[in-house]
Amino acid sequence: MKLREFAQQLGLSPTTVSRALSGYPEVSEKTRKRVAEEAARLGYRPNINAVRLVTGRAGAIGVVMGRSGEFHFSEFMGGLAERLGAEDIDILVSPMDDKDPKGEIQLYSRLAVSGRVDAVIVHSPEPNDERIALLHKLGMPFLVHGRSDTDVPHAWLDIDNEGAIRRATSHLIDLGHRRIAMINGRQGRTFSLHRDKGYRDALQARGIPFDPRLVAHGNFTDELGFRFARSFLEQTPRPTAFVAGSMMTALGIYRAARSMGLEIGREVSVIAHDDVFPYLTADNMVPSLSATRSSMRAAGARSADLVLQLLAGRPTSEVQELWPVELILRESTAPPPQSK
Amino acid sequence: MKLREFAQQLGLSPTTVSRALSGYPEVSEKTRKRVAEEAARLGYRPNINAVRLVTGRAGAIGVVMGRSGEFHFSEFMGGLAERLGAEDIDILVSPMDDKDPKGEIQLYSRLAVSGRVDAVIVHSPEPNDERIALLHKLGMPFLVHGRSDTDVPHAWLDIDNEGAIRRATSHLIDLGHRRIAMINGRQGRTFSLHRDKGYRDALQARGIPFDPRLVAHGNFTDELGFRFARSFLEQTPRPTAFVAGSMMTALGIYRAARSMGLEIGREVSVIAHDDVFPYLTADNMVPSLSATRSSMRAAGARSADLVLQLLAGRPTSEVQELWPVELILRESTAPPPQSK
DNA sequence: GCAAACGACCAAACCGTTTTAAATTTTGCC
DNA sequence: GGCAAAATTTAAAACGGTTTGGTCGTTTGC
Repeated sequence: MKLREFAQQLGLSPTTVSRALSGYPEVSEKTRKRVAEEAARLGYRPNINAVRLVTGRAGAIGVVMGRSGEFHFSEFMGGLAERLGAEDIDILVSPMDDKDPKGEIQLYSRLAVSGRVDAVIVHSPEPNDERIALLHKLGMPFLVHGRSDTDVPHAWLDIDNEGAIRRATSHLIDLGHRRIAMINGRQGRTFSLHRDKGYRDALQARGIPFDPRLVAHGNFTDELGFRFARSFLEQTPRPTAFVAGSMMTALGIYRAARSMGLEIGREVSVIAHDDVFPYLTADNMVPSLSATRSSMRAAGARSADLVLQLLAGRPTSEVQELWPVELILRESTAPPPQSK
Repeated sequence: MKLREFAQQLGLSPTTVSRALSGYPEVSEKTRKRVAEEAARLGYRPNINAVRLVTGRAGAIGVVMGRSGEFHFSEFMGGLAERLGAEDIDILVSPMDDKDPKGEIQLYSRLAVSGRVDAVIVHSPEPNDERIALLHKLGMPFLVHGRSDTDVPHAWLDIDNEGAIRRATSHLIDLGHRRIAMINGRQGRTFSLHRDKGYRDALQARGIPFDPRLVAHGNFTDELGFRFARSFLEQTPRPTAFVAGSMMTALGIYRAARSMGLEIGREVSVIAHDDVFPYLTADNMVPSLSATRSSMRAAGARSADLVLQLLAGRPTSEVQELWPVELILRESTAPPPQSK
């Protein structure tokens, strides 16, 4: 049913009906109520594409999905969707070819120009991120999940990676560990740099020299966790503790330790960062995994809020949120063997 | 830039330009080329919302995302996006509240009526699925990822769950196992039923009685894998082998066995279904995990193809694809201890 | 040599809303 | 009761494309 027919049935003009439904003030309360009731009864809904054309709003926000193993992606999306569903705003997912860095910029560019979305969410930024510069230049509203060091102003939501890893590392030091290995995320990403800094600062604060041979970077996969942990554990003296970037990495470390006959929580301590997944929980691992924890789903939901605020006109400089991270100690951390 | 201005600059009518860009035949090859070149040079792109309004096509397909731990979701989406990105078709994600079954139908209904999408993908159907009936009734094109037993005609892409589990179970029987436990997916889903059937048929074919105490259903989480495996292993006589529905379930089973001092691949055999994730690979588990394997990402990509075919007018009854499943034997399966 | 068919292009109608500007009705006040 | 101001309602103009139904030469068929 079109607006025209619907209005005719009500004996009103399309204008009034449109206004009544959109909540404009210049329509009497009585008519508004009647219009709303009849709309529900007759099932009238404005054609979304006509609305989009005339208002210039897309009613959607864009998310770019990387190709390589993004298991936290669906949690973030879940949170986003949860909050956005109530607002009648769509989520539009675009794929990104990780292999072609040029393609990424083009993709964002297309997304911004095409008018399909009102705003974009940028993930895993780098300190000087090209995407951020581009979106700013194009005037497309965007929220960064993470942060960037660039001069370009940007709204962001990030967790305190530096503080989380500093505390995790400090805790291991407190327990008596001196050789602490770190398996971090992809090199170059801001969050990896922040974690590196937290790690180094914790060491430095206690006068423990930084050993580059104990640090590795890469995607969050069980395989890399295993390989890196394995190669670290083959060093002499071997590390007595690990700080790991993700749950998958932790799985790999557990395997590596086990494969070398080392008992986690006694001969090797592990702390990982847990984004909180319904399907893989730190508490259930054996031994249960000490972790810095921050819900990816909650971040997604909050990101939706922030994007909405951005679109409502709140200035970019005000939309910046840093979340503290919990440190939850479980069985995988203990004093190193020699100091027991 | 609008079509009008752009056409004027070229000295052509909007009609001709529109046709040239859309590839209609009634425009000379020479002009078409000129139009294409100038469009690229001047950066003209038709306003997508105007196109949507006038054509009535949304240029998007919808995917409904469940709330509970869908770690395969992002892989499927990745495949989908990969293929759809080239077609300039958007993917629209809607959240679903798992707790409210009524809400789900409403959601699909809204999606279909709202005109935001040209087609929908339905996941994890049930034998008599309400969503399928609804979409059929509303005349909204849709593809089911999985299958349904309903009379309602529907296009689908599914993997041969029954065959996969039959072969997995048969293989365990061949190795000498007699008490084989099965940790399946959520009760009521078609794929769970198919897997149950494969399991039972394999047992029956070899005259092994079916024992309901060896079968469990639930979400694919490590926690349920652990709990079920644990309770099965506490039975006497205990099962000597497991068939598991997912990688996460397998992780739980590994943990359970280990926690009881049982060695996987010697005292307990395990075969799981692997949807192929970049971040967690069966080959890298210790011991490496025997698995029935089928790529979720490939299924996503193919689903995109099929939806496109559906939209191009290919009849529903022709769009039905059943994929065979590989069985890959690794270290986690071996003859049971007593028969060694 | 002439009508019919064809190729290349165009003017105008239309898609279904929102919004501007103007018209109409109500209300408030003396 | 009359008049200006306020409160409602409306007609018509966008929004930016696609598509229908021509027009105007040029070929083609016989």
